[in-house]
Amino acid sequence: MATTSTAPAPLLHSTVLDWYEAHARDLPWRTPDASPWAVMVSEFMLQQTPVKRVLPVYEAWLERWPTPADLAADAPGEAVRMWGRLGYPRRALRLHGAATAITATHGGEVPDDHAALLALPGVGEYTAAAVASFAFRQRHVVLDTNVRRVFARAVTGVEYPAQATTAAERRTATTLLPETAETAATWAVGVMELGALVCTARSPECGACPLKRHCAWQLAGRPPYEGPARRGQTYEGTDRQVRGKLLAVLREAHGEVPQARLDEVWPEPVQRARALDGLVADGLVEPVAQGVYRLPR
DNA sequence: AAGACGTGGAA
DNA sequence: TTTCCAAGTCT
Repeated sequence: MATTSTAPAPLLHSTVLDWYEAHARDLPWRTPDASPWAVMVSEFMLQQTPVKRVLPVYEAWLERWPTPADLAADAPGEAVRMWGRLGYPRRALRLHGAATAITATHGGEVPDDHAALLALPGVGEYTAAAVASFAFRQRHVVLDTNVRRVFARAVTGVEYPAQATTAAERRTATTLLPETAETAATWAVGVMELGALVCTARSPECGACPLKRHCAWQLAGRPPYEGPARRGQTYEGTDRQVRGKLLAVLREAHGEVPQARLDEVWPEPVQRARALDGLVADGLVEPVAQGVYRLPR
């Protein structure tokens, strides 16, 4: 089953590559001196988190832990504390776990092999491909939310991609991937950047898009999204909110925290206890003694 | 395979 | 004010 036909791949390639060269943001993890570790740190932090909020934490993180071994030598709780308010603090724990694994089994060097990357905690399909592509200039399909949206529009002609990645999307991305590794790597980050800056979720700037004459969605008159409602998760009153409040107390208090301090953040005792138990189960919080907690050592 | 998992800024 | 969304991963 063919999708809407598009311009020949080489034309799309040069169109995106030229646009990227002219419009790419200067981000620290894209500079030539950014190490594979720096790229990996940025990828962990950028999971579900905007660039602007990542930047200051990224800088502080790499200054403190310039190599995986530096991080591995420190307590996981320090990683959680340094993570600050980036959100999804399990990522900090997993990044510490990845650093530990890299130090223990890869000689302290971030592996350049996709499978080895995928085996690290916190590294899924996207992050493995991103690190292999961006840090090691390999040829991989890099499918993140930006790329999926650009392809949904430009190739398939719909405003938004499906909720979960489909085989058809992988096929499209594979077909469009340039043959040469170096070109493929720049293409990957270029399509991502296009999705981040122009082909955005809310209000795309189609007038400024280099693909406007090729884009199936544009050519179809930008029909509105028709699929099932994309559920927005409520946050107020959830365990996630309580976990966030509890962990904020632990982060800001250097050292041990008595139960009473934690009890102040949420009035409902059952949910509060459940949230704290969850944090302990996740390894984000460590019970020291009866009614005393701290970040993990 | 649907749901859990933080946080804050923009519309 | 409410809703949506931001370079996902794990179970």
